[in-house]
Amino acid sequence: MPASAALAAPSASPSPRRGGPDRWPELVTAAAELFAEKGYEGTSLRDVAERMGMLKGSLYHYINAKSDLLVHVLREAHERGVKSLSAIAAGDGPAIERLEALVGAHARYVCTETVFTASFLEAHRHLAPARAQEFVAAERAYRLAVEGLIARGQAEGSLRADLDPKVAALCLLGFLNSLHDWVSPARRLSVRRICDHAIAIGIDGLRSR
Amino acid sequence: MPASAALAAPSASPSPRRGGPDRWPELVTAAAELFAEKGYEGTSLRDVAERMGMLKGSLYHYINAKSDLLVHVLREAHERGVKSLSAIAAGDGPAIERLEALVGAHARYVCTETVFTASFLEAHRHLAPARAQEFVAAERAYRLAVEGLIARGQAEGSLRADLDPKVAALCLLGFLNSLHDWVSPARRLSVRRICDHAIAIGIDGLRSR
DNA sequence: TTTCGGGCCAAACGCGCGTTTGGTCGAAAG
DNA sequence: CTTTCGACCAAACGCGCGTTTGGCCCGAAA
Repeated sequence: MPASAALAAPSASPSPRRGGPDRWPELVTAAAELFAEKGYEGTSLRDVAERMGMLKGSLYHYINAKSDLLVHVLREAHERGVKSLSAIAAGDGPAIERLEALVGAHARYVCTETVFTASFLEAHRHLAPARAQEFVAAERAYRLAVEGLIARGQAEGSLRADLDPKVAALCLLGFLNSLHDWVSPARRLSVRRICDHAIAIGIDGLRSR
Repeated sequence: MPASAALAAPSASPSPRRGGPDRWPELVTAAAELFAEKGYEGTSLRDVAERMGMLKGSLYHYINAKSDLLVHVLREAHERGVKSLSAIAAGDGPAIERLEALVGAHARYVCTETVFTASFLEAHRHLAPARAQEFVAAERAYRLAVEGLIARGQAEGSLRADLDPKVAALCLLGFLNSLHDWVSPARRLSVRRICDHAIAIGIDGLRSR
């Protein structure tokens, strides 16, 4: 993946030949946290550098531009979440059971990895189309998987057939992602309980009667 | 409302004594459109002025600060939508019927008034807490109304009783607002059909069996 | 012991932002 | 006809941003 390698950490991650600090993972985490707190545009490189205990100019030994941080945060988010979710969607067994597992896992991810989820929503706006393409494609593939799962559930008779699979998938994923807007402040609710509600509302609305 | 009057247009709206242009409504609309397109921080006053056919400094005859534009856009959004929605929630009749009407109206609003809906989501981040309070309170009141409607539906036996009304209300409203993220680009779908899906997924997941 | 280079500092750069100031012009008011 | 005043122009302000440059320091390599 040449395009990806060009974006990697200039020397830390690919060649940690010496036992140096290699604070690259720390950088991505710090950026993710700040992006989640204050948004991408609301976060200055001075903020990031301050959290790392260095000056903003020093960050350019790890990145070539601020947007590199966003790209790597999104990669991390994708690595942690979307991959395992896609695996569930691509599994076998009755479609409705896979869909139920998928909704639960997706809800759990959004409620748990709140920091990395946050960047996904506003990412497309702040990334040049060429750099966003990578994530748009992944998101689209995931959506198509859910769409196929819904269509299969309809064919199996477990899901109501009067809904358009595409629209239903968009509704379902939009709903699951919207959990992020209110779960983190209201931490009194257990993640388990939120997932139960998500499955109830998300799945039972699709189920045939 | 003294605090509100202090934020009103300095002289155009409250005292159009002469038959001047009075481009205040045009300004709010232009700001709303740009905020929806590029976000609040992504929109510069130069952008707004350009759409009005004037220079950015001239805007200060209508506003005292950029954030005034956001406040007035949010007021307009509230005026157009939340008021009528709250009226539906406060009506009479079976709770489930009111809830169904509410979901349909909310979905229709989000799909139709896309420009004004957009600012609501990112507003709290860019507004000082004191200025956001007005909208946070309105949003909270609306949420509580939905919450009460769900609780009443449970008491009437039309809605399943194993869900927490508060969590269910948060899920439902989050879902409805999330429609905004994808309805505008995919304009091929009729608003009517999207509302049908929203009601199906949003309501039928709550309905008792 | 010298060399080398990664990791960071210190200082500056240009730019666009929100905001301010003072002035111009034309139409309504007297 | 003169005055008044709102609507807008023209130009500048300070600031913080992302980014660049040059150099220092110190541990590992030779």
